[in-house]
Amino acid sequence: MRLSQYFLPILRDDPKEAEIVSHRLMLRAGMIHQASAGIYSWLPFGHRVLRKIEQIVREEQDRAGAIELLMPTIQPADIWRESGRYEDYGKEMLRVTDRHDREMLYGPTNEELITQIFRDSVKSYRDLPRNLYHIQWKFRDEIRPRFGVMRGREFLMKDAYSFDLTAEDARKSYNRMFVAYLRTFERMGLKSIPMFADTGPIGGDLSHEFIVLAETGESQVYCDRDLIERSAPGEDVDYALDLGPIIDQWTSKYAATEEKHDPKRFEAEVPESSRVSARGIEVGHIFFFGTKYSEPMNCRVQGPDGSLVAVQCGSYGVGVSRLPAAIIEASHDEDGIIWPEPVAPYLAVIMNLKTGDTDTDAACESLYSQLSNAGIDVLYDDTDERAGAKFATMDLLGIPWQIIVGPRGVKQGEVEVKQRATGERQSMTPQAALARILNLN
RNA sequence: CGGGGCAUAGCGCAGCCUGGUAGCGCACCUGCUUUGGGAGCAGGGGGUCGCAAGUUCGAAUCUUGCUGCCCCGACCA
Repeated sequence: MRLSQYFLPILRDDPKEAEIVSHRLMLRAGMIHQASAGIYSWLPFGHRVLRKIEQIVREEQDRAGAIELLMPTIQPADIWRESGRYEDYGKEMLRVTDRHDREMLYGPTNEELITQIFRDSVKSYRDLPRNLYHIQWKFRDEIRPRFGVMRGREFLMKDAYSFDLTAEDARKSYNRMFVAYLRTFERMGLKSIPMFADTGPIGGDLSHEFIVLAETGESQVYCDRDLIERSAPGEDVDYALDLGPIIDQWTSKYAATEEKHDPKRFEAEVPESSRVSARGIEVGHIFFFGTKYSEPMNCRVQGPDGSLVAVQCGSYGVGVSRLPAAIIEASHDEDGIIWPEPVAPYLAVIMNLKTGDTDTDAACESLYSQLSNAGIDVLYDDTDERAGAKFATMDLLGIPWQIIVGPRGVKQGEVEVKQRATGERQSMTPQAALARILNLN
């Protein structure tokens, strides 16, 4: 993409409404635009990040055996009456009526809808287990939306729903999502820690929140330092095997959010030097809730013995539209964003320090076409801004690799490659710069 | 929903107290000079002063009502 043809409304000053760093940087970098309180448009630069995150989530869900579908944003009220949640959900649920005065709602979550789909389609235990997920916009009319996309009213969420014959099997489904989440967040360059969590209004008796530590996090969390150093299971993890031992590794050490925190246990189980008390951002939440919806909604299958049994269910959420903000909170400096490569909107940017200079233009064009042809997401800053302004802008945008091309270097057959994260710069030939970027993958 | 605050050009703000028909910086457009860490000079475009009613010869400014947004709290991916 040529910057001169792109749509990237950068703000030089901090908008006054943005309190936390991710919100500020997302607005300044032209990633989002507010439509209303807690409701945002995703501008091209932000949209690319959202798509990359979505894709990582999708790949890891698929790897863990979940199957993608897509449910609507607008749901009929009657299935929520079946589950008993229509009244329970309160004002957080956005209720609407259609032209025939039928009661509808903008879905805050999809347990009812997926349960309806499942019960209408599956009658035999032989079709279990299944895990169905979608990535869809949700709406919760939060009392107070804040922090930009971190606590929006409309938000993009991946939610998966597992269906099993028995609670023991459901535990296995739960474990698969547990491992998938560890991998998902690690792939985005985040350190996430599963914490024993409150099940909240969704209910159930087994639940973990996946927390990313960040100073501006909304939750107070407590954990053993050991957990922070851990890395997720590799790509070769076999979801067909018993994942119990992996789960045990992660759950044997103390980790709890404020609601579930037990100071006495914390002090008893964790040596003082390993006690971490910090702020965290909830990026994922997994639940097992058994027959909470299958029972009232009559979602039953025939078991091997011919009897009808309510299916055992769990649900598994990832806050997709919150993740760009969480990543920025965890990865930025005073100059701007520092994107981890896997989620970066562009892997590299070519900075033409003197457009109009024949040799510089030619060097840039050559690099640009070679990188583009190689399938690299590359931005070409071909604007006629001054060098200083370009440096500041690119540091703000946080693209991992900057290829700096100026007339002085070009005369000596050199360009400069700067890594945004470290600030390290190296002069090299354009061919070497090209190789450097191509060899990243 | 309780408490606090804000609303004037794309962004950040002044003007309001003491009413006289709107201004600054950045951004944007034109020209010249500049050109490796947010350039300089000159010229220029852009605003129903959130909305509505009221007071007044006259309202961004005073009064009342409404709306939107932000911050603190309870709620949440």
